[in-house]
Amino acid sequence: MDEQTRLMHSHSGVGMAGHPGLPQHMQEGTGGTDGDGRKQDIGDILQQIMTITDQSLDEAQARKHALNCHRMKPALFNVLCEIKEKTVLSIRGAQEEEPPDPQLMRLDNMLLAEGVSGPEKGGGSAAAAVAAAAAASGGVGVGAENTTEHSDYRAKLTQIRQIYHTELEKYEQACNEFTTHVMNLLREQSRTRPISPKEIERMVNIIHRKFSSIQMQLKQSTCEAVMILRSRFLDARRKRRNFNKQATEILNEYFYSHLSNPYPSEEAKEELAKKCAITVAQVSNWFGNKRIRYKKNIGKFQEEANMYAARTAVNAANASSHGSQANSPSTPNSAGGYPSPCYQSDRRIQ
DNA sequence: TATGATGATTTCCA
DNA sequence: TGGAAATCATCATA
Repeated sequence: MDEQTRLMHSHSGVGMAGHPGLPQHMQEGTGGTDGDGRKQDIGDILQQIMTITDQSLDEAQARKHALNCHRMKPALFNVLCEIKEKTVLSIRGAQEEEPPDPQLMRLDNMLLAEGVSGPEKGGGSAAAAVAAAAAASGGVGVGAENTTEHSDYRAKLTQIRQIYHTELEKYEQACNEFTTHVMNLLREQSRTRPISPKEIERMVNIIHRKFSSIQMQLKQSTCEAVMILRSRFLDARRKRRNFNKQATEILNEYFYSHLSNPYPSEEAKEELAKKCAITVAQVSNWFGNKRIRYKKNIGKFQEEANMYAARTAVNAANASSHGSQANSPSTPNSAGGYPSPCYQSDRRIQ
């Protein structure tokens, strides 16, 4: 007697009719000779499954093989798959319906806005902000420097972008490889235990979620890197550069030549800003700083004041002999000459 | 590396 | 709202 026949005819007596876990269609049509035969088959299989762990390895392997070849096996597997889907999987399935993670959405949005993820758009909003900051600060000789810094920023952002995409690709590749591996494994196993396609799908989803959480960490660290880069390049104080010598001379010249009233009008500020290649705001800052520092320590600035007074006197003499005018920007309040190099404000500074 | 110089920012006031 | 004053942060130099 071959193994299958022996299996089919041994262990009789374990019926499936009325089995609580068995679907109705499997319980119907069990009457009659054919039905009795089926009942006995299923009983045999279940009995063998129950006792398979008590047997030796070789015997168990032989029985496993016999079970695999059993004509009722596909039907029984289908039933078991159905039961699994109706119980365990349906419960888990209900739990797995999760809304999109808001943190992940934030990270995705930020990476998109910064131009790290999505189509390359030349550095994103931060790059634009850096460019704007560069344009706003633009001192003498600083313009080129800002351009360099801007390109530095873009280069570093591109570097971050490349690292991000490389890592992302690696994760996706690993995820796909692992998913394929698990799917093959499950398909292989589905020959020896009931595994439904839904179960495989669920397993794939679990793997994808695990890899998504790793991806989220990658996104988080990328965002942090971008934020650090951004703060480094956007912090104006960090970017502070001294004005060049020529610009400082022009500003000092104006300051000491209008020492009695060192408050340039808007027009004068604009002119000075133009001459020094800095912004009007920077001119205002400079005069604000200069006034307060001069006032605090007139003695210290005495020498500087005398020097500028002498220099401008020479310029004025040259100008008058050539019939031209002094080149310092004029203001409605301009004294037009050099007051004594001490602070004689007729306005707000006392 | 300490220190002074200096450009920028913030807060308050008239 | 512009300016004074205080403060911060970085630069430059000894």
